[in-house]
Amino acid sequence: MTANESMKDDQGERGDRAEQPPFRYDAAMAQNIEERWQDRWEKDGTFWAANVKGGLKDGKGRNADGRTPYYVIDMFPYPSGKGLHVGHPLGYIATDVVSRYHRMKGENVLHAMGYDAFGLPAEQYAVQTGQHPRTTTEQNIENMRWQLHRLGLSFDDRRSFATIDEGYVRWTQWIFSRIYESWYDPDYKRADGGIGSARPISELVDAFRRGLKPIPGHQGESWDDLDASERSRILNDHRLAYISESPVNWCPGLGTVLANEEVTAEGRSERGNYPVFQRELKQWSMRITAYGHRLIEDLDTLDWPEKVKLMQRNWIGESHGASVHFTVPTSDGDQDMEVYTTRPDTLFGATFAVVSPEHDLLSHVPDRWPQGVSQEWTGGYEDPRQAVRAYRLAAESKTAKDRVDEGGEKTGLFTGLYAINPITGAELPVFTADYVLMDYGTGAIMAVPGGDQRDYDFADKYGLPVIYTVQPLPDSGEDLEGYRGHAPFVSHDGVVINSSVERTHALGDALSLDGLRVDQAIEKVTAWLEKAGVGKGTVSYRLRDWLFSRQRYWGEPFPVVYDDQGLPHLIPDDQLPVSLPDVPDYSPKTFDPQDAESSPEAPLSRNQDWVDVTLDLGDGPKTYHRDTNTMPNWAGSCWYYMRYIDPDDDRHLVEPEEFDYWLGPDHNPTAGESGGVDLYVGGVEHAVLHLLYARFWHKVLYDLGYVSSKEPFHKLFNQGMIQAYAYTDERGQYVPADEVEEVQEEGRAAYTWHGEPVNREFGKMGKSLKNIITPDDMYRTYGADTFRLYEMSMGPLDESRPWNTRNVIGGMRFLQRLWRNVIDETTGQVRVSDDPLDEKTLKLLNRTIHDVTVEMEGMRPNTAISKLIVLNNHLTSCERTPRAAVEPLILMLSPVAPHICEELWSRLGHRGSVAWESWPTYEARYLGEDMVTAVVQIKGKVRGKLQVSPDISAGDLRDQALALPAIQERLGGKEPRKVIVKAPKIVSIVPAE
RNA sequence: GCCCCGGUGGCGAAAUGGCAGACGCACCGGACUUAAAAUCCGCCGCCCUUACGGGCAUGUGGGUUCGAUUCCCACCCGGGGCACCA
Repeated sequence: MTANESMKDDQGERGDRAEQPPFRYDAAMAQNIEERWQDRWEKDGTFWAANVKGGLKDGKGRNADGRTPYYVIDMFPYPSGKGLHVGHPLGYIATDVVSRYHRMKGENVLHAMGYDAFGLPAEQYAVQTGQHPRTTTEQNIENMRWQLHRLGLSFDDRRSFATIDEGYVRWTQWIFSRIYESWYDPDYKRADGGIGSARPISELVDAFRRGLKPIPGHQGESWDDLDASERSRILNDHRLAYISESPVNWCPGLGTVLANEEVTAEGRSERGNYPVFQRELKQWSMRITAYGHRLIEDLDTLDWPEKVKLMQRNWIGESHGASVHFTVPTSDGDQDMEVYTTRPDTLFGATFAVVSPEHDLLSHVPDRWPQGVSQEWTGGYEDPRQAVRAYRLAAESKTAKDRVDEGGEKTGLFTGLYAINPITGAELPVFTADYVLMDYGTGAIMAVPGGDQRDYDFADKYGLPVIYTVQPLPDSGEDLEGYRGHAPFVSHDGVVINSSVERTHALGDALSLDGLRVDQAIEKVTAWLEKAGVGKGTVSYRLRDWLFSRQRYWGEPFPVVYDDQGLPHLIPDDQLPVSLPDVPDYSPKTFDPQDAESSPEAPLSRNQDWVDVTLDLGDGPKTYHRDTNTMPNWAGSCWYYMRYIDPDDDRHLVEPEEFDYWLGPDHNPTAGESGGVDLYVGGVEHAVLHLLYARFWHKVLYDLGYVSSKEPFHKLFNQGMIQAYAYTDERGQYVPADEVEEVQEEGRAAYTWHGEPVNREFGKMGKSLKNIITPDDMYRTYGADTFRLYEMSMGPLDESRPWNTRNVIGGMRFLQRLWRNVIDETTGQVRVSDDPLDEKTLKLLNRTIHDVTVEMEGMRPNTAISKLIVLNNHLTSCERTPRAAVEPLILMLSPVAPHICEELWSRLGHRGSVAWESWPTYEARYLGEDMVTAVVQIKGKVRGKLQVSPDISAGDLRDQALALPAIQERLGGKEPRKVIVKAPKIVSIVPAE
């Protein structure tokens, strides 16, 4: 016997059909039934959902009126060239079961599937096969469409589309244009009561023009007197989609820049695992940080796994603190150095300051070292300018991984500058060190070695003083001596000490924090900073703005051109989409993965005829050149979920009335205040990528009034991963899993391949692991219904579990038994009885309907299926199967195994599709039992059982229990100390000592 | 290092304070068959016992409770997330 059950054996058995009854449900019959019903569903439009109006109003005789809308979709797939394995469809089957169940409950179910077709995998596959990405992508979509069709998924196929479709790209670019034309007004009062909103940039221009808002850097000047490039620059600083020249993640191995979310903790690309370097490059970004707070706050309105909410909260990383201004005297005059701290209460303990190697202050370093500075601080450089330049260069060439690899070992150099503490007036030496990051906070910190581990490490290495300004609480059993000399005191649970001055440097008043608890001290000092005008309470985010451009061919072009001054202009909406040009070579220009000095080259720049374009943007025809970047493939997935409402709508992104009907707040009883998709199923790997970006875009569209719901996805469900065994030989090479045999060795399982012992490991399914099993294998050997049934019955949907082909047969047998209960295997005739149900069957049927309904509501198809099997097993024992029981059974099974259920339903004489039948209902009066088993326990152990009426009184049950001979014997004639009765189930006796 | 999730028969699992192991796989036994397959019936956590019955058992140790797989504390193991974020 092989470990992964040999398919060959099975086929052999089935191939020998001479002895088999002619009307047995087997793989061949399953295929026949399945393909027949799939064609019929397609022809009849069985799964068409009904819009409120327009071209998709026709839901095959069932319009939207009076039916509750229910919107259920999967995270749509990349049509990669690799094809599917049995793990991929798990979520699709689950949403299909849910869709079919809700349809049977009478709801108007929108269930559709699209294809996320731009992006690296599609492009890489095209490069490998030497074909145009559009050719390979369209082939892959066709292939995937067929594989999904064969599963019998109940999609409304009129609503399918791919992100590469011209009609879709047009609206993706249109959304970009809206975001580009917006800014975030943090003070705007929204209609929903919240503060802060995206607003058209025209409103900002208007405010500048009318003097309602000071123009940054040009106070008191007139907007119209500024030159075009200055106006463009100022607006760029406000736009939600903007161009910036700042350190970005440059990945030479892939030849493109990447978003933070696409870079691993090791500082490598998530795709391809190449090194990533920080390079100063001119790129597009999206101002997602403006939404940091709302993205955290609105998580509370969502029905999502806590784990994913937590991952988003951590990723956004909202922290509350204060910004504090330090004055830094330089030869160019006094400079302002703003630092961010979550612990302004420790200002008295600051003994130095650190700025990141990219910080502006470094352009003001002096040309010689102060007297008596140690070699350690100067790094041996002649003067501070040299030191700073060298350090900055070194930091640039390091990957994030290199920084972390130094194991927390801090490096840094003195800048020759001193910063003045606004409270104490103390002069703090300013260092530059790469443990301070330019893009968090202000890129500068006050260092408090007495209260921060990193600052302590740095102080320790460079011989800087340590002042403790917080000590443990009196009742903590600790004191400061336990820390002094080897560790900082970092806890918030402490009392402030050593923090008093008679005259503060900035305000002159006395200030003392001594004796306050940390949280009180933070409050007091923050108020002082604000009054003195040297700081204020601030919120910081770990989240960075979203780097939005890529140097790739296979993505959406930006709808942007540049004029002869290099100023950006949007392509007018009526000229969208901007289509991809033909280029001589669409493969990315990649570099030596270690070559940090290389620079990106966009494939779109290779077609000069496309890049140079003559347009009339309102001031006559002029020559412009196009932006040659493309959008990341997250762009297409940011809004596809709303396009299923009408993918052919060429007048709207989404028609507002239809949006309200399908996705608006309160569109159905479970929608919740934030609205959105009723059930969204996909892998947890998108917790902070796709799901965060999509929420961000959705909120911008909400602010601008294009959609009525605050959130895109109300309920999120993460399906588990299907795992598999893989086998390696002595050299560590993978061997084909389906050729491995299981043998018993000293009573334990061992594995061999062609007689050689092999080692078993457990993990993913993958081609390189030689353990792939495809849906096609399953269709061939068992049929789609059995495959669906097995995937739904193998365990809870949200848990990962191993695939085991051997177990699939159980589902097949269940379907065969059901088939046999309805159809005579030798004659092919229906063999059900129309007699009324006997008492036992009636009760079991009602109990089953009740239980299965509860399990379906809770998305637990595994337990629902087990209860259906119990009912079917009971029907098998009946001489002739009663129609009144088997029909509801078929209806309840139909969401999981729709083809066989359609077939049986029609053979039982019904005309319409089982998909539109009503879900069975039970009668409460049949749920009760005549007699139930009551358990008698002594000290929690079962010592006797009683058959009693379910409505027996507690007293009667107690008396009967105590009268049992076995109980009498154990009690030894003594009165029990205590008797707990929970009629009619339990009597629990505590005996006397 | 910090945070989250999980650990139940030979295997996938069920039970979320009340008879641990529903349902399925595998194994074993029986019926049918010349025989096998298929099908149907039965057995199926471990230990002691011919049996009746008893003891042990949900990663380990403790606690709460009449009663704990379920709640609490500590630890072990496995999986995932984050990781110089001031």
